[in-house]
Amino acid sequence: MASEETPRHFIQEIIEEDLRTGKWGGKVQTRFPPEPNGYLHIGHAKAVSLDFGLAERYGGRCNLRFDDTNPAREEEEYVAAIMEDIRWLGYDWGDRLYYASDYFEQMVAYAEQLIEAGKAYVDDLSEEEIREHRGTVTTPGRDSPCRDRSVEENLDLFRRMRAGEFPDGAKVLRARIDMASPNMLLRDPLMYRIRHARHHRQGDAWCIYPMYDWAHGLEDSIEGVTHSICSLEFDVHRPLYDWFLGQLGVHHPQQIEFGRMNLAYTVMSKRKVARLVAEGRVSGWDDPRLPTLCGLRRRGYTPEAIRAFLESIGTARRDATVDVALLEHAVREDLNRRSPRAMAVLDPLKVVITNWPAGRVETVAAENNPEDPAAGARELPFSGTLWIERDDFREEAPKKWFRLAPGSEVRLKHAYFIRCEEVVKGAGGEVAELRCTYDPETGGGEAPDGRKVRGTLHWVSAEHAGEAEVRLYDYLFTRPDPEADEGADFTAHLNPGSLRVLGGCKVEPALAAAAPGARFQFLRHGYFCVDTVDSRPGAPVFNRTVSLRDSWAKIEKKRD
RNA sequence: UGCCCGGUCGUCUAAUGGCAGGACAACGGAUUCUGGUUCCGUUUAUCGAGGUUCGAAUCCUUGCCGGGCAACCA
Repeated sequence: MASEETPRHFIQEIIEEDLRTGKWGGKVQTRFPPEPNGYLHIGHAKAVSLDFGLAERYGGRCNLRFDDTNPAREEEEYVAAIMEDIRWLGYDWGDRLYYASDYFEQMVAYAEQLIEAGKAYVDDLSEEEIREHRGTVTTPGRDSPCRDRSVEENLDLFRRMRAGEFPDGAKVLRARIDMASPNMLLRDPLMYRIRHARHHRQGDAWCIYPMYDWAHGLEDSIEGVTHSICSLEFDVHRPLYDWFLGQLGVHHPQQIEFGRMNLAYTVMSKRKVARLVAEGRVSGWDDPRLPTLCGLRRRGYTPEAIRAFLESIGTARRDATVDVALLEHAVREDLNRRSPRAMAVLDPLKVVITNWPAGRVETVAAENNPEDPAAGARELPFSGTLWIERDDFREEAPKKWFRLAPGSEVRLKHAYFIRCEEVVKGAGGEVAELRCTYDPETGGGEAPDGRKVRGTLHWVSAEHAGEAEVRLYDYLFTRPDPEADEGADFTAHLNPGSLRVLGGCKVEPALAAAAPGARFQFLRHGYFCVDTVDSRPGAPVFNRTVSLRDSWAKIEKKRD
C-alpha cells in the first residue's frame, strides 16, 4: 500500500475502480513499449514509472516490449541501453521481455480476418495519391478506386505483398473505415506497407511491416494487457485502437493517456537530443548535461531521486513543463541523507600558518555525515600550509561577510580558528598567499574563552592534498523554453557556460582513490560523483551533480 | 479554418456541487563547527462573460488561450 496522504491521480482511480468492479478479473497488466531507436530520457522515465509503478502498486505485472515495427529506424544498440536504464531505475520485467516483431505472423492472420470481413483492402495508389485522396482537416477525403475490390482479390494481393512480389511502395493494405471522418486517422488508415529492408531481429523474413495503429493494439491484446498507458498525443488514436480490436472481437485493453512531462532549460525530443549528439554540441548520449537517463546517471543522480521526483510532480491529463528546481530538490534531499562529506578546494589559495611548529602534522577527526551518525568519522591531516577556497577571502569585506578578510578570524572545519595577519601579493598584484596565525586553544573547533566566529571554511593540507579535475555543469540552454523561439533554431539558445572544467583542484587524501561512480558532498559546494568515463587511478574527475543551496550567493546577487 | 484534448499560486499538483490545500520556488526569522541540513512564519492561484443552484474551480452555454490531428514514424 502506497502512502495514504498522497492523493490518487486519475489513472490510479481508474484502476481502483476496475479492481472494485472486477472488470479485468482483478488483474492489472501493463507494458512499457519503447521503440528501440534512441536512448531513454527522464520523460520516458515518467512512462516507465507509471507502467511499472502502477503494476507494482496494484499487485500486477508490467511487460517490457520493444515496439520494433520499423526496420529503417531501429537498432540492437538501443535495446541493450534501454534495458540497462530501466533496470537502473529499479524496475524488473521478470521473464516478460517481448518484441512486437515476434507477433508479425499472428498480426497477418488478423489482417486476413479483417480482409475476409470486408474491412480491409489493398490499395494501389501511390503515396502521393493517397495523401491527396485523404483530404484535409476541413475537407473530407475521397474513396480510393481500389476500395471496393473483392475479398478474394484483396486476399490474393495481400498474400503476394507478403511474398515479395511487389516493390516498396507499390501497394498498401488499408482498413476500410470512413474517408469522410472528422478524425483524419479514421480515413482508411494504412495497416501494412512494403519495405524490403533487413530487420534487426527478423532479418529478411519480412518485406511487409505493420503500422503503429494496427500493430500496437494487437500487441497489447496478445499480451493480455489491461491498461495501456500512453501519452496524450495518442488520444486521437484511441478510436482507431478501439475500432481494430472491436472488429476483431479479441481481448480489448483500455488505452489511457497522460500528459507528457517537459523540463525547463533543456530539450526532450529524441530528434533534438540526437542532433546535439551528432553535431558534437555535447560529448555523447551520456553527456551529464543531457536529460537522458544515462546522462543523469553519469551526472550523479540516483534512481531513488528520480523516482521521488516523478512521484512529486504527479500525473494529469495535461502536458507540463516542470521547473528544474523540483528535480534538484529531489536529488539534494536524497544525497543529503546518503552521501559522505569530503573537503575539496576547487580554486585554491595558499594559507601559511606562521605560528605553526615547523614540520608538524596533526590529525583531526571529521564526521562523515552529520545526517547519519552510523557513517562514522575519518581522520584528516592538518599542517602549517593549507589550501582554502579563493572565494573565501576578500581584501575588502562586504557587509555580512563571515569569511576571511585581513584581520578577521574564521574556523577551519574540524580544526582550528585562524586569523588573517598578512596578504602576500604576486607580481601582478593578485593575492598569492595568506599568512595567518592559529589559536592552539581552539582545537576541535571551539574557543575555551567562548568567543564565536561566524564563518567556517573547508580546507586541505597542502602537502597531503590529492589533485583532481572538477566539472561544473549549468543548464544546457539559457532559456527555459529553447524550442519556443520561432525566430531561431533551438541551438541558438545553447548555454556557452553549461560546462566549466576546473583543473588543479585540491582534494582531501582519500578522494584521490575514490571509485568511479562514488558520490560525495563536497562541503559548502555541492554533490559530486567520480566520473565513470574519464577518471584514471590517482587522477579522478568529479562531476557536480547539483550545488548546495547558497544563501550567500543570493545576498550578493541582490546587491547588484 | 474542421475535429479532439486541456486551462487552479511563478512551477507541478489536489479539492469529484459544500472552508481553494500540498510540494517546489520566493521572502522573513530561529538553530547550526557546511551561509548546507532542520524548524517556524509570510506572500502568491480557480482564463473571461453569462446561466443552473441555497451554494460552482467543479454542471451548462459562449468567448479567449494552449496543445494534438492532413508520415507508407512511433
